[in-house]
Amino acid sequence: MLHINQIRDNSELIIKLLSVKNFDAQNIVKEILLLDEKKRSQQKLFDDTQAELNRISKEVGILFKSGKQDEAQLLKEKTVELKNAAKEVNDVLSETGQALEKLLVKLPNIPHSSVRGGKSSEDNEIIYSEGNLEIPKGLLPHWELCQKYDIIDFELGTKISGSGFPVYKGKGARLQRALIDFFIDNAVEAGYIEIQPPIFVNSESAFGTGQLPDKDSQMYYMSIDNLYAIPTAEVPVTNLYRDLIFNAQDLPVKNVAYTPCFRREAGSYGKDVRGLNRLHQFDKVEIVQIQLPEKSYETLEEMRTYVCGLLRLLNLPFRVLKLCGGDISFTSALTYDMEVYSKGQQRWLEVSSVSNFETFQANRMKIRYRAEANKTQTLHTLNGSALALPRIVASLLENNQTPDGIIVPECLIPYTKFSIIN
RNA sequence: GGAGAGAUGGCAGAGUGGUCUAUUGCGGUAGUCUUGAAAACUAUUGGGUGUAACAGCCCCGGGGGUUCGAAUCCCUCUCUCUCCGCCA
Repeated sequence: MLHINQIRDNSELIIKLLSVKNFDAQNIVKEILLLDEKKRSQQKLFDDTQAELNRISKEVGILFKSGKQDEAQLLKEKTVELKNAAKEVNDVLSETGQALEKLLVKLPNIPHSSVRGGKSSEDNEIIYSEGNLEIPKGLLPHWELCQKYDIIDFELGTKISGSGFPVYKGKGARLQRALIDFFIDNAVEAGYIEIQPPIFVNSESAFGTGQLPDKDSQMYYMSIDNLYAIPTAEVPVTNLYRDLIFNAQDLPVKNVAYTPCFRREAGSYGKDVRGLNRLHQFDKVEIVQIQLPEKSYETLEEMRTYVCGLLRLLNLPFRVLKLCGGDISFTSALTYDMEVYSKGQQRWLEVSSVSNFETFQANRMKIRYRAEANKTQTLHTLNGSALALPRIVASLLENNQTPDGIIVPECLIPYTKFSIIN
């Protein structure tokens, strides 16, 4: 979330920038500023009352010690009124604080100044593309290929769990494992430290990265233990650094993690979600960085380049989109989406999303570093998929299909130990 | 799941109702000494809020209570450790 000081100092600018995200912040910012002022004056009043109480209590102690019981008794009576006053002010104060907090978490992150306006994904800017888009005749969509070669069974998954929980079999299962290994190995080579985090998290963690409040309906929730199934490894991995104060020389933090991801995807349906296109459970390798504010955009570009490199190795036609204000997420300041072209369906599939959250998550999580003069300063968090498996698998199957079977890309053969699925 | 013990600053560890604005040690930082380093010595060293800067206020696992006054007493939750049970 945005820090109250940011809003206090730049309210007009924030309102203007949030309009790029099609968010009308006019009223909410006005209300926040009012509440902030109210809170601060109440805080001052409480502090002063408390200071007086502290002073008197100390005096009472001294009087008791020196045997002046009567004087102490007299002073004690004086505090009753003050105490009641303090309690009253404190109640009001915490009410104001809660109201303020409630509004603060409603404000989306400010988009980077280069982010253009726009209503929806239609308005995203294609900033790069490469690869062969020629479509041979008679290509099958991946769900038919999965059935043909018996590598992913959607109906069996429905029997066990429900729709959106596929069962991978034989070479299909092996391909999953190969991709995960391939992605992790590449990331480790690029300097990312591998992490295996928990896949269920508590509500503090879900709040830290911005899934809570409001987006709880997108997560699977186990009420008996009050835990959420993670929608992405971003949640546990970024939260590893919650409440930490770094030294500048220990930055950036670079982590990579493979986890299964769970998304309820409430409300989605139709042909767009067919096959592997959208699942309740899927595998993803995620890269996370924590970086100094002045270097975070450099890092974002580095991460984007890294992800493009993976797609190039897999020999998939892809393009890079810079998201417009209307499509960028609540928590992000700048996001690039990578899409691969899946020839059997003849459509682009999003396989990675790389974002800079600036201080938005770090404010919530209190991820800081010690800057000049020992002052603590909030860091920037970034993450990206590198990569999400199902749609990569979909396009690999569709794009590499031949009459003889599906050709495995060169770079994966050491991992799959086979070169064709037939 | 049962029984017991515990949670204090980066770490170790005192403090069980009144200058605690939390003893001490280690570690960190700066300085003295040294060609340099080590050692020794000296000083300094938590987070937040607030202020022009001070001051003030809050934080001894979280929340609540008792009291003029709580790290200290009470309630509650969470977590950790020990023993027993169960177990991949």
